[in-house]
Amino acid sequence: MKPNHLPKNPPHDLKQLHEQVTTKLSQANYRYTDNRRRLVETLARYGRPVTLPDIINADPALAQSSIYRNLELLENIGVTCRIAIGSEHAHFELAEQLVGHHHHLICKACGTVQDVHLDLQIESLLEESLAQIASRANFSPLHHTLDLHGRCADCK
Amino acid sequence: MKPNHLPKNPPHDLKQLHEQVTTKLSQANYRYTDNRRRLVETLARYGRPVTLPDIINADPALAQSSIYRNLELLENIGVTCRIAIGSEHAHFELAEQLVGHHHHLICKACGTVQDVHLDLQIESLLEESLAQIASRANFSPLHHTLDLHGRCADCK
DNA sequence: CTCTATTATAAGAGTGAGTCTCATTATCAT
DNA sequence: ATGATAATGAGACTCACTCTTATAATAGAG
Repeated sequence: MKPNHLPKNPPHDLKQLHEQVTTKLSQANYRYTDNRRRLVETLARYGRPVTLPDIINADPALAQSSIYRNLELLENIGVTCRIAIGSEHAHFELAEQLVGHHHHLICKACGTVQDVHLDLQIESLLEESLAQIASRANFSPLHHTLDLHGRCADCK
Repeated sequence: MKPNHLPKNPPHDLKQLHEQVTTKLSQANYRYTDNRRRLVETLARYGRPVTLPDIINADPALAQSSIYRNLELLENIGVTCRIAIGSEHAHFELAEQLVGHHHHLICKACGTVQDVHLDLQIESLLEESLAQIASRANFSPLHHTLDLHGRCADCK
């Protein structure tokens, strides 16, 4: 899975992001509507996994049902990704295909999630080791998630 | 965090498990009731994270509300652990304090979760690297989770 | 052994994140 | 333009999980 290792887009690179999303949407015969543009842009601006209330908070004109529908659609074409934190709300962010492979710092107190990158050397050692484990268990690996739980700077 | 690295209890070691749980419960001034015994034993027998339906399936006499209540109580005293997979149901298993630190293979198709152990050497490299990342972000780490997503032997 | 205070249980009502429905609106192809 | 298709959004609905409350079990005092 090469795309996982692309560097993360800098946040100012919205134009390129929109181009990539446009391509993916049109390949799947979907339209890049204003709603979807704003949703993608909101996720890009946050630059970390956020909940539905976060999204509505950033762009109150978006309707809850539309956001959920579009997040699912965008997830299916590899633009968006839903992650299950312990929180009552699911978290959503741009897919690793677009922003690069990364991991999360999850604050047990406030629930905020922050993106971090692991040293490339350890990342590849890890992948090797996981591949071994998978083959031993006759398991076809697709991707891994590595989260660090604790307390963020603001909460300690 | 020494306890994370204790070896996993073999499944036949129910007696010792019950002793440990008894201690933890009495230290917190709780009783080790029949309900709680059976819940702990069910989790031990599965030996992997399971959902509430799984638990009821294994022991239909247990009441849903009691299971949830006891799982929360047991989690608070470090006997049990709730994990958020993408699934509609939460998963529960015995805490790492009791069964040792481990990771998960998560099947995207059937949702089954399987425990696996990472090579100790890589595990400690990983912890070092995570500690570095945490200190750089002024984050107080408590524990990490590492899951491999893919398709299990039965589903591919 | 009682008795009493405390803890645990379980049925079912309640909550709320997320999904589905459907009538309306926007967009594309011709 | 116009008909066909795709997208939207308000609100009804679902269902995992939590809360309430009346009952049952247990521990400890006397």
